[in-house]
Amino acid sequence: MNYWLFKSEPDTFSIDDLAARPRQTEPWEGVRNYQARNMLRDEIQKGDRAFFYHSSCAEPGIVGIVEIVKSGYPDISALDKKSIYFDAKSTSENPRWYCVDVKLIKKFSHSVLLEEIKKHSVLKKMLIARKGNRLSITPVTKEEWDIICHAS
DNA sequence: GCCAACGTTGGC
DNA sequence: GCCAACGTTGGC
Repeated sequence: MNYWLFKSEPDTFSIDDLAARPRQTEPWEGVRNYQARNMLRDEIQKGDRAFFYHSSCAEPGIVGIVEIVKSGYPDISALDKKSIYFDAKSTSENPRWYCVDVKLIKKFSHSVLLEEIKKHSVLKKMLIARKGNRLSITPVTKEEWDIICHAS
């Protein structure tokens, strides 16, 4: 089993939005970056777990845990002309973008803020702590995972 | 709202 | 295939 970190802007889709969904499950749509796409399509497996990270907000940080309940499949929002994620270059025969389904496992009672991550001797090496990092999906090591779960 | 960092595009 | 220009991300 592997560990990941999924970024989302809470104004677009927050952990509370996920909690309000039926079965607390939702497709993780709208990833439009090739590096992240490759991870969604090829690496992220059913049963893997991921941190839910809130970005571009007052207190950026890790707010909870999700489980991957369906591995990579074509992101149909790319085919929907009315979607903000529409991409004219993606077709059903040749899908360009992928998503996975995530299910809420736990919302932390205490978020682990980016501020704390940057101060921690081990966690500060995480990609999320690196200036200019824009990748919306990043791998997390078991060590990092355990430290963050313990701190939450 | 600013701006640094980065990915993507397109001319050559 | 290079690289400048441009658009977007995301912390502050």
